[in-house]
Amino acid sequence: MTHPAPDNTRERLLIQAELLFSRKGFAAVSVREITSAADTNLAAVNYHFGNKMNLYLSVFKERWVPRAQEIRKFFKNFLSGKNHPDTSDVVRAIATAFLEGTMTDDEQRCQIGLMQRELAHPTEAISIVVDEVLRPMHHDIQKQIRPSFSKKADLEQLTLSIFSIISMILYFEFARPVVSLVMNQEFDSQYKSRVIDHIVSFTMNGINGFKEEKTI
Amino acid sequence: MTHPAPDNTRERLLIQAELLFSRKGFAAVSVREITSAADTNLAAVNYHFGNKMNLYLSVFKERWVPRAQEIRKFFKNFLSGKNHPDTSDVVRAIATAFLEGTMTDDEQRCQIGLMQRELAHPTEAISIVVDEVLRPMHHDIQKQIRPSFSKKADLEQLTLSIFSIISMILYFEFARPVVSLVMNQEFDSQYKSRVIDHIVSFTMNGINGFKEEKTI
DNA sequence: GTTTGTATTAAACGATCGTTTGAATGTCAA
DNA sequence: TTGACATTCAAACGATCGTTTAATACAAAC
Repeated sequence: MTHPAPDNTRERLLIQAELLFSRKGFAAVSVREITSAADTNLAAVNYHFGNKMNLYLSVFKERWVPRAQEIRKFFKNFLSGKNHPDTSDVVRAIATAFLEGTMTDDEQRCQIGLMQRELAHPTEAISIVVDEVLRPMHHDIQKQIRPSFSKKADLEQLTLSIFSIISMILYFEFARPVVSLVMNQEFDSQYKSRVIDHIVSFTMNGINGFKEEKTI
Repeated sequence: MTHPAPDNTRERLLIQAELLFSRKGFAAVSVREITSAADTNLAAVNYHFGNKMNLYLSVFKERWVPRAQEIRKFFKNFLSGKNHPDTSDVVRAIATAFLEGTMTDDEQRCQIGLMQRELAHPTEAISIVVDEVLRPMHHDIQKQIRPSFSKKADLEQLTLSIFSIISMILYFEFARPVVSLVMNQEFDSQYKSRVIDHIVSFTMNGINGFKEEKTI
């Protein structure tokens, strides 16, 4: 067989690299740190991925995107039960998919951390983030939420509203240590579900407010 | 005179360091990069600030905090005209102070970029950010906006609402390149004021929604 | 003019960075 | 057993990192 068997080392490298990159960012993580965490040799990164940046991109291609697709799937399944989901259903679906989906807490932090860092300081991976996830999800959400909006002129308002929802989700996850610090409350699962409730209520009111403004 | 004259090199270092740190983060910027941008010698950082981290902290102490205080001042002045500002006034004051205050566009990006990076990856500077700005501003906002809330039980909801406002402001500024990319629209001043309008409307509806929920 | 102290400079320090090398493994097919 | 190939490993590469040093330039004080 010319093709290699499913490679254990390669997988361990991806896992540890993802974790470290999401916590510290690309520049702050060394190859030695990754290979040490993956319990393998220094040269393993260059053997399996060519170089450090390619490892970073592979993390997005082989781990980040698949999980993002699970988030999308969760979002769709969440709404599949209802044939006419209202705005609050959609928003709750988004928030829950991101913050309480099928992922563990560490996986969520990892996923959102990597996304946030790419939004803040784009590398080549930004095209993956935007093309494979942001645009499609934006389209999904738009499609689901649009009935709550009346006029065509509201399209920009709709887009901005979606960004607002995303921003809250990312912020509560990303700035978690500081949010806990300011609110003097630890970020446990119970608190997380309260955050989700808040985002849903806050957003729903916001969007319904727009609707009332236009129709009344 | 024993005290040195107002030091030009020191000031140039602070300015360039602030700019580079806000764009790339602490780890991704080298001392040589800073001293080169400040048009001075490599050893200048260690002479004037001791080491790289101390330069980073000095950026927060000597440039970030003073500008944050100007933002706070702007926020207060914005509301000083009205003796009974309503919710939308307060929210507009926050958004305007952050996004259209007395600072230039570059200064805003700088200021918010540094803050975002500290929220995401706290260093020693996080105590400065929280103690000198986040807590006091949070208190200011709470004081101004509280009349819109009725029961004591809503205090957490109020706090979460403030976080939501901050999150939107930070997101639209921080993820500016991606927002432009997804919305296919450049982030000019006209667009920025539309974003402010959106945040104000969105937030006001959200908070008023809470009020209606509780009182009706 | 000499002294004193600050500021700047070129050069080098050891450490760590990403990457490369070549030999030593292990694993199958022939 | 042999050969071919994939994988791992220790070691080293040149480059760059933050930091230090010693020499120099410069100004004001005496």
